[in-house]
Amino acid sequence: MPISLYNSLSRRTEPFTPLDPQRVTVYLCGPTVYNYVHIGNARGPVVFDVLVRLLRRHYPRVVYARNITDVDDKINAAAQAQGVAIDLITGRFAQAYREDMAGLGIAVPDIEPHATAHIAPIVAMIETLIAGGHAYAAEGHVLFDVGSYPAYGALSGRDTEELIAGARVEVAPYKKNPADFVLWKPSTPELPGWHSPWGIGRPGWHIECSAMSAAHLGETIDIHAGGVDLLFPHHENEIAQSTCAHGGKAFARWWMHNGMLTFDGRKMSKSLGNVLLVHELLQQHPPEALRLRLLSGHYRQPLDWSDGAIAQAVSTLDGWYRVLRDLADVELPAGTLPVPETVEAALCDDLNTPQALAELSQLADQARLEGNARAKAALLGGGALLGLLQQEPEAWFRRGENTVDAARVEDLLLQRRSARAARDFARADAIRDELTALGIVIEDGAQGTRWSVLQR
RNA sequence: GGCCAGGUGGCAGAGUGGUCAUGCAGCGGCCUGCAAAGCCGCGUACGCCGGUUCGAUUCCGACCUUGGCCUCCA
Repeated sequence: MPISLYNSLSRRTEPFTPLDPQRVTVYLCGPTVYNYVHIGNARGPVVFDVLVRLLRRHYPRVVYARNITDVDDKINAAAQAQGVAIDLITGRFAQAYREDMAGLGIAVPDIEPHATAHIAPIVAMIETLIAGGHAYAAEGHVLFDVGSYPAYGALSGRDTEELIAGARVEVAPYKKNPADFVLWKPSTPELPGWHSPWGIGRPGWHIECSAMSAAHLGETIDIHAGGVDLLFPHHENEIAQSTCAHGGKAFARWWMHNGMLTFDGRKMSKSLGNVLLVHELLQQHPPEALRLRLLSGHYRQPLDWSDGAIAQAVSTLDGWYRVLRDLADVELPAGTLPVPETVEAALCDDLNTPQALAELSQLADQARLEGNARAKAALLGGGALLGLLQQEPEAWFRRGENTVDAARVEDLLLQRRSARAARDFARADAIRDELTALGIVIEDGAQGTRWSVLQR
């Protein structure tokens, strides 16, 4: 089944064809590690995790890189504010990031390059740009010369003159052109710095991604992904740097951008202060519900975050896991799980995850109705492609069980069973009320009574 | 001001020139000691105004409106 993906560069959905089907390359702009990430930051990683899962089904080898930016002025500021070493900050939050992403069911990328481990290729790339007349040194800085690259602005649909006219920032006096951006900047002794032909300094943000992408994936990659807020200037600058440093070779063949997560109707961002940290949400809600919510809208659309939306996701998962729990004794066929065509077709259509989830609901209905191994495997296989439904149903229903005295629950259920057998329904209902007070929900079924921990 | 996306039933959210999204919630019925779950059934949704068309939520134009980018940002 062919994959079609919307390409921000051409502004249309195109059949996806990798440069080398034996090695499909994907790069996602990762976090700057100076704090915990918020749930908006997790949308791209979740969405493109699904993309990579899909690609892996179609191609024997997919190399997926998601970087860690561990040199940045915000990191420096955080370290100074907290009075600790910079690498303490970056180490701590890079680890927190990995944990948060794992919590959301995101597979570990093949490569997780760190900017500070790529200073040599960054410097080399800057030297190449200077040699090619695309960059210049000025007052300890090295700047990219936007005027040297006529195609600048192709991705974001802007032209250089427009950028100058619309510039809202103060222009540094050493810039030839107001749109020129920093490749390298000087460091003072208390700031992180590396030796370079332009003195001790540190790289600018944009050049890191260009250099790391080239170092691990090659000069031309298949897909470069990130949030739409990075489209300009970050991705525009990456294109300029990489194209100019690689003799005009295309940098990324597909550019994919996920829409913003909104909260209170506005983009969730640290500068607006309306953020919800993944770290905390993972404590407050079933992680899988967070993932489901992030996949419940099309990745290019804005998605609003709210408690109600999370509650809906929890209810949906309740229904699906209920089906799987009822089929707990149905043996799966041997081998890998089949992926239902309907789910795959939805994802092949520019990663239409809402459609894929609708199909998953159909599969759940079928599994409930048919109750056989084939239907169960289809539901699980469809879920697997989306990174959902992979835990034991009992684990889903009894999450948070450590706060519950399971032995006491079982004891009460036994008492209730006796009461019901004696047709003492008043007593039985009293016991159920007692269980409800303990946060336990019960269901009488043909096979006996089940219990679940009440939804958080 | 420039560039770019949206406005779909109570909520979430796809999609399409002409019988159906889907989910959550709700309502009625069946089932159940009662619940829950399940099953059956139920909702005159597509911002506004024009245009094209036999027919538009879907195409075109204007308008209103929300948001994103133009500055660090996923």
